[in-house]
Amino acid sequence: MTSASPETDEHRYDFRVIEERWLPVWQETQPFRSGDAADERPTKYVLDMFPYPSGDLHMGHAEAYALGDVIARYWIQRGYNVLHPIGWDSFGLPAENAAIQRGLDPRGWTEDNIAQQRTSMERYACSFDWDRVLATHRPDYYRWNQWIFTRLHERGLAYRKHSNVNWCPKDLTVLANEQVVGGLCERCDTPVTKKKLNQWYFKVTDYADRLLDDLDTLADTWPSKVIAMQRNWIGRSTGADVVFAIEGREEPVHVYTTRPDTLHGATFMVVAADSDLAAELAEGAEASVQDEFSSYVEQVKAASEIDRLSTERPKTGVFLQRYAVNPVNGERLPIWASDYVLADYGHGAIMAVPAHDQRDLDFARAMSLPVRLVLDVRGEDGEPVEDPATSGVAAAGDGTLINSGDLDGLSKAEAIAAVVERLAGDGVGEASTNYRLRDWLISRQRYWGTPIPIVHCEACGEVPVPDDQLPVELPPAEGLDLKPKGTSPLGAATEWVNTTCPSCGGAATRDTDTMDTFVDSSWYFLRFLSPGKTDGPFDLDEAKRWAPIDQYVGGVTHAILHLLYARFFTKALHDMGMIDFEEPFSALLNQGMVQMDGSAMSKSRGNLVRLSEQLDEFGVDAVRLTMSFAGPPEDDIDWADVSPAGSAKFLARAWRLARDVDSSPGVDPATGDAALRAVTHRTLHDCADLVEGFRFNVVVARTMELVNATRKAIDSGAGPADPAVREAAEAVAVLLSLFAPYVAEDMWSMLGHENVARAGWPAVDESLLVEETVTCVVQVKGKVRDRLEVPPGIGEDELRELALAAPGVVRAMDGAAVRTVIVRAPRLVNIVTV
RNA sequence: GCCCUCGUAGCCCAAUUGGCAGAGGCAGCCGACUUAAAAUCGGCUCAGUGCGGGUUCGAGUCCCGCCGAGGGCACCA
Repeated sequence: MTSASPETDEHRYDFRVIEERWLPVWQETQPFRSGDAADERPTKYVLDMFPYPSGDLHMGHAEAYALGDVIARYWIQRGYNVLHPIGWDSFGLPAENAAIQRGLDPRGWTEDNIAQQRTSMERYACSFDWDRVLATHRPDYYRWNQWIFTRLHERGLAYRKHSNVNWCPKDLTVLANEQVVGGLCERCDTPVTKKKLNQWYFKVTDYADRLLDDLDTLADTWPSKVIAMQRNWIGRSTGADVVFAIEGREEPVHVYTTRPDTLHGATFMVVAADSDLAAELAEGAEASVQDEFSSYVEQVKAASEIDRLSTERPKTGVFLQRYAVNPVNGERLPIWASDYVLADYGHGAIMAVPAHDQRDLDFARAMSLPVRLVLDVRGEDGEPVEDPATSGVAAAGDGTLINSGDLDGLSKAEAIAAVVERLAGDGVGEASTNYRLRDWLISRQRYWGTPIPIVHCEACGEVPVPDDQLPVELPPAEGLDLKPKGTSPLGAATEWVNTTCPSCGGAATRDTDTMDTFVDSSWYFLRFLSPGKTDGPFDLDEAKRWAPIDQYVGGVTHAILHLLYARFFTKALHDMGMIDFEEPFSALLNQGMVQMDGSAMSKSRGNLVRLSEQLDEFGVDAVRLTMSFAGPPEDDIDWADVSPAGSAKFLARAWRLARDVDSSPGVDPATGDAALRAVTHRTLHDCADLVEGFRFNVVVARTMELVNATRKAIDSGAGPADPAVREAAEAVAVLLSLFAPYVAEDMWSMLGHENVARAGWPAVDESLLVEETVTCVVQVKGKVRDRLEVPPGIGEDELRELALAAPGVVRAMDGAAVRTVIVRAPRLVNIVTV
């Protein structure tokens, strides 16, 4: 049946009209300012990961911000004082590349993009507090990067060292370990090589234990996947340091092993080919060996990271004609150099136990070195495993010690404890912990980043720029050649580079590297608390009031890099006494990605969906609703599988409810249609829990049900003047305010109110949630044979009697004897017959 | 190779966490309204939960083994 209202232009849903009606109002009233210090409502800090200002928004932004906004708007409706800021992560390579390729000024290019993106964001109508906008490329922001760098430097947490670093031969800049993905540059997919350079690091490894252990406190509120990835990345292992004397060398060599129980099975030692230790040991060898060694090292350095990572790769190495002495049995172990040992893990040297380690076994077999079993390892059949020397498979499992002197017969665990104790007693070893995590390499040889606030002085060395001389501003790009050439473009800014030493006043030069942009994003969430502050990075009282972040929303692509660094900064700032918490993000939601036809969208694939076109065709609300309705937020959305047109249709349907309501605001719904009221209140009640559990797709589905029920009441039930209909329509408007702000506002306005975003979550009347009767399913041997309408409070005994007497049951039992009756009042009875 | 997650109608997804397999949507079909179409409204069809075992009165849900998809890690001693 059709509604009686006329479908004139003014009475038809048109998203363009509605967007034009409300966007200017919101731009004028700025309804999401959150700075009022007198506001006594409880606080919630909801944060979306801030974007790189790419100019326009794309589908990925649209999903992330739609989902984050559901959470922010929900807490506003629940009566919280919600902080929901946005800004720009605006340093980085795209601006620099635009400058190089198109001769544009990175600063102007970036600011233009920000202006354009802001316009798109305002139309997208997220509940952002536009008074708190920040952009990391502006001196009033990066000044505090420099300030924090200086604090870290004072504490020894920022330092410079000469070492082999990951080098991208295309971008001609260094990369952090985290920016090397599968041996390729994360940014341009070029195979990464190594280069020896003097670079700045943050000492993340000092915090390795805390970064690992504190993950436990996030177990309930972070995706377990992210926690697993962080654990894995930190990679803590426990074992022992063992001291090996070296023949002809004063200093012994330490090795780290997780298997001290196999110490008697060590048959050689391997040092990392690219380590200083290898070079020094080689010096003592014959000339021919020295030649062989140096050409080997050349070869290793030339190999790309991707080659090195291949596990198929045969083991290579050079015998250095030197010997180590096994501290437990005095055996002479030949020392080899190889690239399968990493210079920067443990001590850059290992004891090789080929019988029980696959890598060592591969090497031993390649070099014809002895293999000695020291653990009796059994296979699944209970028989000893085949000799690794012939099978080529190391006996990696558990077992009982053999060939190990008086340790024979001990279990692996017992032997580990015994060996560690013995080594410690003899002063030749101790228990030890190691980490996969390395210090964070933060210096970059690029222009568009935060200058490192250090002055190099011949007399005084590295001198931090004093706080009162910060920021060290980037010199103008004009006149500088920004093309990557392996050293920072800032080096060419002669006037900028040449300065005076803050310490002695003599001639000195500025550090010309800039900081990794992950520095910028490691603390921006604190800057949002007081973005205009000029005498510190953030206001300590505001931090007490708002932080840590109650809900962080962003892509799983940042599961390791950004989150780990932000956690490190938070702990460091905590230790400086600036904040009283140690984890920045109390809860984390990772949204999935938006794909098209089964794969990630890209121009080259030709499957790019333009957000602007979707918005023009279906409207902001329909696109946002589609993002929420498509499925669980953490799942990827395939745009080919969803229907923004369907969303638009639903929104029109919801909108017409408000249009058709024919009663005045403020009427008491108590006299209205009871059945509809029950649906309304049940929906509101359930949706609160559903939103808090991030079940947005279900919330939308439940809202659709409420709309359907309300439509039915209007057309063929209580009628448009029934107060329960008004109540239901108002509930729909509030529910939709989380997903579709324009439609919600327009409905709210038609219903005679203002500002739906702050309408408040309607009070749920608990008495309406109680069902008068429930359907009880009666099963016989697990199969449904009858249904009973019973009061919800029915007793077990009564229900059992009713069930046994039900006609369908009697028929199904056919006179069989009852063995057991399972009663789960009031919903189910299961009768088990003999 | 190791670790994690996920397999429910043609499609996207629900299922009170061990209790009627279907809430919502897309697509499809039928009908009402219309001169007709669009829009709107009403209705309908469609799976026994990837496969095989097990536990249980009862399994989409728990356990074991396969198959398939996705993700993470991968010489870290």
